[in-house]
Amino acid sequence: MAVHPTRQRKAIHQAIMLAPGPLSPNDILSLATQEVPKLGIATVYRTINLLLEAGDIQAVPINANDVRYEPCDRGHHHHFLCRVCNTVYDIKGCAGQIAKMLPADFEMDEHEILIHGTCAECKTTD
Amino acid sequence: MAVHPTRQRKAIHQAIMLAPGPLSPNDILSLATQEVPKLGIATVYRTINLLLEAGDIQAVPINANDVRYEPCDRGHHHHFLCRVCNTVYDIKGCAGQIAKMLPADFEMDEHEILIHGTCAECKTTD
DNA sequence: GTCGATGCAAAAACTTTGCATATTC
DNA sequence: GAATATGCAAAGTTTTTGCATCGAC
Repeated sequence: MAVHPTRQRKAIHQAIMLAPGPLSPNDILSLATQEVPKLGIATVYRTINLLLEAGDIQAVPINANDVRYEPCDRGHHHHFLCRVCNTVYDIKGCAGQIAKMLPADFEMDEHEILIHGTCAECKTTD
Repeated sequence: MAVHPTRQRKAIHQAIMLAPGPLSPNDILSLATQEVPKLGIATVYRTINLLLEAGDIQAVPINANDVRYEPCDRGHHHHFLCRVCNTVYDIKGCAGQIAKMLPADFEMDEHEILIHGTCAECKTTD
């Protein structure tokens, strides 16, 4: 972690790093509060912004009013949003051929894929 | 347009339908205001929600605090966000093989691809 | 002891809602 | 004239900021 590590920041950083998929600011607050009970949401947002600037984490836009954050060091992967439990899972692998979709003279830096559906757990529980 | 068409709603609907790509609520207000000068942002949001419920338009999450809306009837396509001008373009075509990325027992309903990069216009203007 | 980080509360930004007026048929 | 839609302003949310206090070296 490039930013000066305090107790709060460590807890926030750790929550994001240990999560199986991207977390919302509130998810992060809930998790990090277990470690630092008096943690405030302002510190969560400030730390998110620091980690974004430092390039440690990135935003994953999921929906209107639903952004989640994940570490940048997980390698190339994509996301799956379960309609039922609203969890976002990381998905390994990648459909190739993305750059081929572009019109002439458009230059691709990166791409994100978000798959919507029902996760294994919710599929068996319904 | 399934919802009762008023002057305001027509202007909002038309702005979304005629746009080359998804628009933010503010984009929509700016465009529709040319037709209905006293249009308020509340009517824009109310109409967006009506059109969403009616299934005429859908949300396209682009970033933290950046959702845009587009017609549902444009067929399957994806999006390109230009880092420079911040415009979102529709991209025709689709990388196949998406469902193959899923873990066992995950069920896919749909998928979205967002490509980041530089559009043709911004590439030549820099 | 200095410097930066935190928590709280206030402010800003974005979205929704209430309500009196305006519009449409 | 009844019923619905609108604009404005107020209320909710979410995110950011100011500031006095706290904590780390």
